[in-house]
Amino acid sequence: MKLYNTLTRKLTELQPLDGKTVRMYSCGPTVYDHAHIGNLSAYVFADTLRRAIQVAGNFDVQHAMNYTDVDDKTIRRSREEFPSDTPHEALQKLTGKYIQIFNDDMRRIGNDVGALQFVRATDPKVIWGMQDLISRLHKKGFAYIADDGVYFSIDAYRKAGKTYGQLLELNAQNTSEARIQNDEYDKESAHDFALWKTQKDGEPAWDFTLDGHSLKGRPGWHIECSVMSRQLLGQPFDIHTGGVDLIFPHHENEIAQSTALETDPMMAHIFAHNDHILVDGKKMSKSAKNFYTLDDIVAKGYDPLTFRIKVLQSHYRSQVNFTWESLDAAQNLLTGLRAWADLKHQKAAHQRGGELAAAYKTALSNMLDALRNDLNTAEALRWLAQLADTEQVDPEKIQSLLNILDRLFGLVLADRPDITHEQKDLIASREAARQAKDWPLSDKLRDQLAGQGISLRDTQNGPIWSRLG
RNA sequence: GGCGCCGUGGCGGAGUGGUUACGCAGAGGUCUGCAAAACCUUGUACGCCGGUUCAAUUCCGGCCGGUGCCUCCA
Repeated sequence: MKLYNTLTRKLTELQPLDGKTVRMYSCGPTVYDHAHIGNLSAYVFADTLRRAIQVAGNFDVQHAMNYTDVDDKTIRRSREEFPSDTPHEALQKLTGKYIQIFNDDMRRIGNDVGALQFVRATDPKVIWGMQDLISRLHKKGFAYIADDGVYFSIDAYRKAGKTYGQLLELNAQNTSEARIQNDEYDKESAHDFALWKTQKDGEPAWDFTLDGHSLKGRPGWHIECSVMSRQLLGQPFDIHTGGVDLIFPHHENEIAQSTALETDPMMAHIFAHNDHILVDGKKMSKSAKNFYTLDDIVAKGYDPLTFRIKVLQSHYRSQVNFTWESLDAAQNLLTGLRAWADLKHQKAAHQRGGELAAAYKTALSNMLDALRNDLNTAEALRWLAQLADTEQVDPEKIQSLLNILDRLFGLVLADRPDITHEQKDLIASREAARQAKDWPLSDKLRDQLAGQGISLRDTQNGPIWSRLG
């Protein structure tokens, strides 16, 4: 299986570093608000990548994701929403609430939450791990204490013969004016970043003593992922995922922290980044009024899995243009796939013999090839759409095929229930009326079924039902 | 200013140096009690200008447009 590696800007063959299990870390949400569809698309990518590695790549996967549950935004919102609580309690309440909402969103868009190991940045073990790493970095001269916290010294890192700029080369020419002129912090160098921030008024804080200084405060953003990934997966691990916005500085800084004290310069073998969603061709922003959450999509009557299809219909490394019209297309495709899956319940649609079974085999093999090719989900979905564009299914083979498709795409096609006996009786009665050429009764029964969300079409083998919408 | 990515038919969106992507929507037809589905047919697609080539949407250069990163945003 090949995957584009931001580190090398090349397609890289995926081989588990330990020979059997692909260890994967996905930068998770900052849990201070509802995730927007851009956030969610990143998690559809991570989820689909894991599925592809397991099913198409045939490797075991250990997949970890963090919740960033302490930072400026979570703290600010927690004080707004829970002003009468202590800072720690308020933070707990806020982040607990949004973790719940996030997990619900994940499930609704078909991401397998159960396949993920989650960890919170404020987990005591993580806090301890961060303090330990900061202490060791400080001891070796990679960190220094300033007025408002502890900073990582990029200069020291470079002097140790290490490369800062593995993902994005930084130099005087491409450093923004704002950054150079930013002397708000007591930093030795413009690119140095905070490992630890000392407490400000009303902020939750953890005790921390470093080199005799009492530095009660909270962790910086980047150190969280360095410690969590290592605690859960070890180092180096195989794949680090995230949105393109995280390439710099977040992932660059993670690499620096994680490798400063190591002889191995590698934090993760492959960094895989998904590009952003555009809405009507524009960057999504609240001020442009093109900013959506999953609830907005559901409120317009779309199935959440429609969004998943929409994301999978394009390549993860290209900008997806989200439009309501394209979501309509995705919804219709989803309805079609479900109607196809429902054919397994209907004798009128069954076709035995090797023809369909062979087609299943070919289509599946094409899908797996597409996914092995840098996760070309658009290509894979094309084969799926073609496969499902039929009135017939092989009753012997369809279920196992649906099971595999669900493992691959998460579109929940495999366990769709049959219609009720009452509905089947209605269909039979209507067919009898139709045979008797009693068109008024026949149409009345058809309308009755339509009222229950069941539409019928008459074929040479008898009526076939499908669910509306 | 620096470093990138992208520009494909009504919409979305793959891909390729010379042959139909695909999905959705549209038009005409066959079929049908009606309907739906199915099937058949159909729409001068590759931002603009040059260059390389027997041949470019596909490679190269320029231009125009979109978009991203360059301090905490997926």
